[in-house]
Amino acid sequence: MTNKPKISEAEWQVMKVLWRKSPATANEVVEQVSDKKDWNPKTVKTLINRLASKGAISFEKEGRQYKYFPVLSEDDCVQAETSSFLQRAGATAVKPMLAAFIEAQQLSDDDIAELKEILERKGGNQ
Amino acid sequence: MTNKPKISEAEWQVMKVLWRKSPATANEVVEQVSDKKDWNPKTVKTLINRLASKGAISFEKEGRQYKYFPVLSEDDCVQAETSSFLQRAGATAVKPMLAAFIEAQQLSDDDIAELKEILERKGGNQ
DNA sequence: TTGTATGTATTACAAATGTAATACTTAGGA
DNA sequence: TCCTAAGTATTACATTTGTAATACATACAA
Repeated sequence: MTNKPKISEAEWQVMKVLWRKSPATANEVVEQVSDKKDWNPKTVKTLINRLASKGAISFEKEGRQYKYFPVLSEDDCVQAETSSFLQRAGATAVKPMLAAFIEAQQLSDDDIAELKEILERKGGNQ
Repeated sequence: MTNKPKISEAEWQVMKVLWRKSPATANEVVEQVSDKKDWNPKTVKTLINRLASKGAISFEKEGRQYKYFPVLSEDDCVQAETSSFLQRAGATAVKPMLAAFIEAQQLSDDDIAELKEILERKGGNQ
């Protein structure tokens, strides 16, 4: 029902920070983001505001600071990206995509085991 | 070397048509796209032109028609999307993403076998 | 030879995005 | 009490994207 807003590439960085630790002040977010991206603090503030307008995050006033926290979960957003990708690329692309994923990431043995299990299950009921 | 241009969501539709069958005239592309999307022919022409400017596709004149064909391969583009996603979401999201992929798609037994093999190989040299 | 139908190329315009700068507000120090 | 530093809010502006409309070129029919 509540339509999921689309999170842009830059906005994802902010979401990632808040998923890791929230609530957080704007300055905390700015600081965390700066580990990864060389963005002006003002830029990060803009992203925070846009996310708030979109309803992807929210905040509580606390004195003159705001404490921000995510409204959308990481899984929500991953799901949204996934289905957006599937709509773009269609079924044909799934295998190369999975392969690319596996190549790009150094997946741990545990990860691999888990994925195999998922495939196993999926293979089973077919 | 040649920087891969970014293909937008709408442009993907055109690429998909050309990956399926090329070369193709603009009108053929328009027709194929119209199976999936209810877009004005002019819109599709615009997308074709943008893709050509970006260097994602190219064409050969043939009389007053142009025959379009892809320059970027489907794998190129899938790769690009994949790594763009990985940069957004980071490592944490890979598993839920893979799971979502597998759930969303009715993968065939062959597909699953192939994916397991990919995982197998990856597990082996680790 | 000339008009027209059919292609391509150029232009349009709003919304989203990247990337900030400037303006406004107010809690707390002087 | 009044100024100012530190927050937040508003405004800015170029690109990209979605979505077309309009203009231009030319092969062929008349």
